[in-house]
Amino acid sequence: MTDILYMSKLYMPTLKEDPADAEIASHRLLLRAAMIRKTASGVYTFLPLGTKVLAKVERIVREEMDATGAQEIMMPALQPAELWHESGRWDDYGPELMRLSDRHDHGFCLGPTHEELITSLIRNELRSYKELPCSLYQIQVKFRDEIRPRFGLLRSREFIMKDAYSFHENQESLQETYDRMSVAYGRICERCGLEYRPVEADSGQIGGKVSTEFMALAEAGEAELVYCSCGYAADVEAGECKCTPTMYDVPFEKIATPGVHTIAELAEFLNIPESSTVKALAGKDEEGNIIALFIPGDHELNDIKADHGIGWFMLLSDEEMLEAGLVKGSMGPVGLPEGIRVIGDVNLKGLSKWTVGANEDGFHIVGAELGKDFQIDEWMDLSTVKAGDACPECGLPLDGARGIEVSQVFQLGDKYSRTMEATYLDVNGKENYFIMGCYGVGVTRTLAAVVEQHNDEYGIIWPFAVAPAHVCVIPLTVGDQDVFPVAEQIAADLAKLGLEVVIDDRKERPGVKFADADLIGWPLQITVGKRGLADGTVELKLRRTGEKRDVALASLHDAFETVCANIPEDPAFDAFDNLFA
RNA sequence: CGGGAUGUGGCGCAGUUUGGUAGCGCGCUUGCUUUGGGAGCAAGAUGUCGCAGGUUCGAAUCCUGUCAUCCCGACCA
Repeated sequence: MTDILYMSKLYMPTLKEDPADAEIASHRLLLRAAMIRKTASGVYTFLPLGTKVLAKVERIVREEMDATGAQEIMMPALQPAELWHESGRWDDYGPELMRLSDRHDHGFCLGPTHEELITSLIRNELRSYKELPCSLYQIQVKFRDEIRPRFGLLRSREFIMKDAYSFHENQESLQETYDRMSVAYGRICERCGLEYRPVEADSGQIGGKVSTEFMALAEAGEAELVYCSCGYAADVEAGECKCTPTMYDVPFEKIATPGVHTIAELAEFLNIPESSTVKALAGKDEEGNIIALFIPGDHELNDIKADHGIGWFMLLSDEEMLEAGLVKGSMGPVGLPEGIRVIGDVNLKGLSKWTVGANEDGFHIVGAELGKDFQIDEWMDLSTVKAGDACPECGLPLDGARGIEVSQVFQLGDKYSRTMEATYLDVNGKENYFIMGCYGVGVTRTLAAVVEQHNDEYGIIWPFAVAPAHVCVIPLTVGDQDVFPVAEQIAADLAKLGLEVVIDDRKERPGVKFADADLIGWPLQITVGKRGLADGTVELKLRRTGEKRDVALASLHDAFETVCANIPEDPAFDAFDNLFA
């Protein structure tokens, strides 16, 4: 039996009005429902109710991690700079890394992630192939000095993350663990009641090649994804772009286009779709060599792809373009200055006539023939995929959506084991670098994503599995000797059945209690009032649907006994549904 | 970092244009009445108006600086 929570003793200062600086639903409602409070920009305190939810999410994460065979550990948030120098990330990570010094002027950082620590931990003591594979995880606070913290818990500077790391002899073993982790991550989303999609992802600053993100679908999400009915889905940062530019089939001609500098203006000027134009971009590689990129006019450059494809890539500033003899707004492949590396988007390979800039302000060229009027040195996938492009798997048009990246799995390979000299002895007694994987769940972000997906005009609608408590019993008149003891009895009875029960014993008016109950979002409310008791009933209200039902006091125990017996192992939502069937 | 905006009791805001020493709603405290969807009456408490300078007889209000917070953008051709 769990303890009954008395609301009169609970620190839960709910807010009647929307906080001025909260925009999106999760941020607004978590503040109003007394789950969190802001301490500084991107830094939050969890109040008792929020802490309860956090503990539930953590428990789900922990159970799923343990089920994969990973073992829980706890590493420090404070990390010595020397490990980050070893991996090279002290310089590579940039200003997002929270750096500090101790009194002896030794460098430290507050960990944004823990690859360096875990690698240094195991490199001398995980020595034999016989001990592999090995997976370790922790649930811990992370620090990232975000360029712009926003949206409450969705992008904060201090947050809770579950991070796991696995060590393997070979790719096959890594793949096996990676797959198992992916399954666990899907289950974590499901158990938290999240509608989500696993998507192909870029591995960003963590490194490695193969990566999958788990996106909670939400309009407030900062990530864009494309997906297909065949099951394919990708983050637009990583997704392959397959589109078919439409050819503007006219003879070669240089035409005056006064005042035309953007693709939109060019398309309008010629009265052709943007997909019939070719966009030109000027950049440079690490040595400063000038590169011209050409992509379909209706697409955007994907700088991550350019970076990967070229090795290192940066767009030129206006001054650099001038210096290189390039004309901003009128760049094209015909008559480019000598010595420029010319790369075309693969989707343009089949386009025989291009509509492009003429490398002269106020002029464009139509009908420029590929291979005749100009040459392209190399072809690369450079464009950012968007809705309507062809699915790389099945060819059907892709749909677009926005999402919150709640978790991500990576195959790191030997990136860290190599730079940090972490090796084991294989069956032949030969030293090898570990093959590594790493796996992160944004715990606080998951919590926010749940609220983002489950709320209405009255407040939060917690899924059963992560609710701060399952049932709220609301005695309408606390002082009344007929009403309150009945409510307490019901609460005790339900608690005995294993439900988490909170009783609103505050000396508040009914309206206040109902409003707070809806705002906080307990899955089920049981209202106990004189009116109902007069004919022996109490009112049950399912928060998710708003459905209300009077139930005879006498049959309450049996009804809940049935419910509790039928609660599925991982109930996201439907635990109380059959009370209303 | 660029652009926009805001800092006034715990919360939400007005007052700033046109300087005269701070106000409203909610919340809080006490009492009485009320009690099935954010009660009524009465009496109270709480603010060096973000901070620091300056102008002025006098500054929440004008000027300068600074800090904090929020929104938009930060790979565009």
